[in-house]
Amino acid sequence: MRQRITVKDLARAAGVSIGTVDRALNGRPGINVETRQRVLSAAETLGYRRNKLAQSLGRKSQIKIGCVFPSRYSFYPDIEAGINHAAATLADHNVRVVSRRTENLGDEREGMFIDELVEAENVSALALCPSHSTRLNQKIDELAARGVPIVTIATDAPASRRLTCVSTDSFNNGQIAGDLMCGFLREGGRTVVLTGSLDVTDHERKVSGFSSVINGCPHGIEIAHVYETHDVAAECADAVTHALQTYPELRGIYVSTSTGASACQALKDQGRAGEVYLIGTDLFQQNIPFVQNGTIQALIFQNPFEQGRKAIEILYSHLSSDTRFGPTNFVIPSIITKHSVQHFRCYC
Amino acid sequence: MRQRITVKDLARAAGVSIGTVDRALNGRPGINVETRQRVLSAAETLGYRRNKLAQSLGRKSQIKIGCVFPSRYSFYPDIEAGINHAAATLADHNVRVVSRRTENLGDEREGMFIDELVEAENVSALALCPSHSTRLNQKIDELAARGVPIVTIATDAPASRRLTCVSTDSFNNGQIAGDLMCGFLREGGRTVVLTGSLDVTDHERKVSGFSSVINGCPHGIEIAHVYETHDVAAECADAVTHALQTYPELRGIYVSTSTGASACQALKDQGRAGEVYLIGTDLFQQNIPFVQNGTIQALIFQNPFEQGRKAIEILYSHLSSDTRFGPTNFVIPSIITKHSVQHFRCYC
DNA sequence: TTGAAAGCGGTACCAT
DNA sequence: ATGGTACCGCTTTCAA
Repeated sequence: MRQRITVKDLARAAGVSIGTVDRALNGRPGINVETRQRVLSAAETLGYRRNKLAQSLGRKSQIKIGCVFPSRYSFYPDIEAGINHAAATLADHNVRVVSRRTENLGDEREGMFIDELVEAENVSALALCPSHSTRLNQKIDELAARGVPIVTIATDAPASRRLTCVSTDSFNNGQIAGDLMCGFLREGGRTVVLTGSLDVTDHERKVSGFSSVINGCPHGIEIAHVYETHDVAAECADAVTHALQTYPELRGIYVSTSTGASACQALKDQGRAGEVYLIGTDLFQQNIPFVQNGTIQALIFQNPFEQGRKAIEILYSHLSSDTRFGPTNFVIPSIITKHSVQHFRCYC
Repeated sequence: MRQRITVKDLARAAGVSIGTVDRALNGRPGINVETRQRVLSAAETLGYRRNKLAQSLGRKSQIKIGCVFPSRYSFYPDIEAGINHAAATLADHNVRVVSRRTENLGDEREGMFIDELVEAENVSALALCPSHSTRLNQKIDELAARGVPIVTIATDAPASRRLTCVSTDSFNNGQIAGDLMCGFLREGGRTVVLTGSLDVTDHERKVSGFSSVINGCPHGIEIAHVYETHDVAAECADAVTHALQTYPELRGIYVSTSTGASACQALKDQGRAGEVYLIGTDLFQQNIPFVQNGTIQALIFQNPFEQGRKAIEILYSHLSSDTRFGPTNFVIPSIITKHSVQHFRCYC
């Protein structure tokens, strides 16, 4: 029966008190360099591993993590669900998660909410879905300097000093869509792409990933056009309609941003549903029927729930000082088909 | 600052000691029915929620969970990795996982190992990959009667009194493969299926799921033949070769059991790699190259790691008495393509 | 049947 | 710079 090494064992081994062991182990001030070294090497040789449960239980002050994200737009409700799930798991660990919802990605209260969480709520870490890739940089950097770690979710502020970004790999998302389209169009054919705006990094990367695979595909598939639809339903529908009329022989459509029902409806209205391959992105209540009736051949699902969950997990593990992760923290996208869609319930 | 309700609060509210509260809360003997009721209703009204951390930390005796599974065959190493991962996570919770490896699915030491774990190692729960769907029923039922909960992984003993089975939904696996094949063969065409043995429930269900989708597919796809290859590499290769020669116009192959390199190699040897659609099952070091070079169009991955992880998680949550799960506990299969295969590292 | 108290492995504060 | 000790919330003796 393998016995656990505890701080007491270390104290005995190093000939000090457990208070001192604690100082050494956690880099707290007020300890002699040599003493610290002695404790640390004892920990090393004895193979000490901190018990996270005891750590959480013994902590007097509770850890507060703040979150700011949009309330409705796109898949944010699913991110929120993931955050809440993590929060429930961490409740026993004396952690509390406080959230602020903005109306949409452009909401200028974003900065205000951040300040509020830090100043009033006194959170010791933040998870954000930044509405702009650079606008928050200064604020993020300031907070990072003050020792408030920040994780971005889904959207990023890559040039800031945020701890890491949790998201899917956009380019890879496009590649996977390309894999499928390439498989579907063995006989070659024309395709079009619908995206939000090529100025948005995430959108551009997806299109690039898709293009790279399509261009490397041996069956002579062509991308006839890339439509920018600005995430507006009407523009999506128009793009689909336009594509079908301009390229009557069109065989495939890749929708690289949230696939709304409007594009599907347009395809159906033109009598081409189930004939033109439609590969979409992300899952919503609205497009589930279109997956089930075969209008949407496949969806690349970015697992927003998992993204939210992971962000909180990362922040907590960072705060309890056992960090491990790079500058980006990718969540694996899932491919959804007619008979797998039921596994991926979503809240939006 | 929301304060946590603890046993002390309950003790005060019910006018008893915390020892009594513990007896009431955990159904321990030696407590008056009325007292128990008083405590329980106090817990109810105050909204008491047990702190799992404190529970683990306070537990004197460590919980031991035993596992028996094959060592090599198929994806068992990945299941084992998942089990070990869960074990590492639960280490802080004063839980220890003890494993016994059989040589293969037919190993008669399986029963012996189970006895050994229960009698000698004194485990309080078991996770098994039963080698036969009924042969272990009696033993499982006996142990269940003795209060040793058992979870089956990947393979099942459905008629036994096992707590639950963690696996993917075989029929659904086949359906998903069917979705893809149906998408690939828009122009119709002939396909064949390779499976282990139709006598094995799991294999039969996958074939059925695939067939159901193919038959419901509007493009007139035909399943020309179902080969039983008994999970023997040579038989797989022979089946592929035979199929290509018998049905020269063959357009698709669905391999519903672990897709070995042999089938891919046969396809390549016949000069049809990358032309005939090959949809396989599960990921192995050996077939990764074939996914990357386009011989395998897609894999239905049963996430063995997750299955192992989940089984242990379920057993632990059952032992610490907050159970929640049905007779089967499905893990969602993943669809793997050329550009997503790198996300799914495997150990076998 | 019930109560009191000693842990579990840490953290945090107060002495020294 | 160090030691000592009272927690955290629950489990588990041991008395009563």
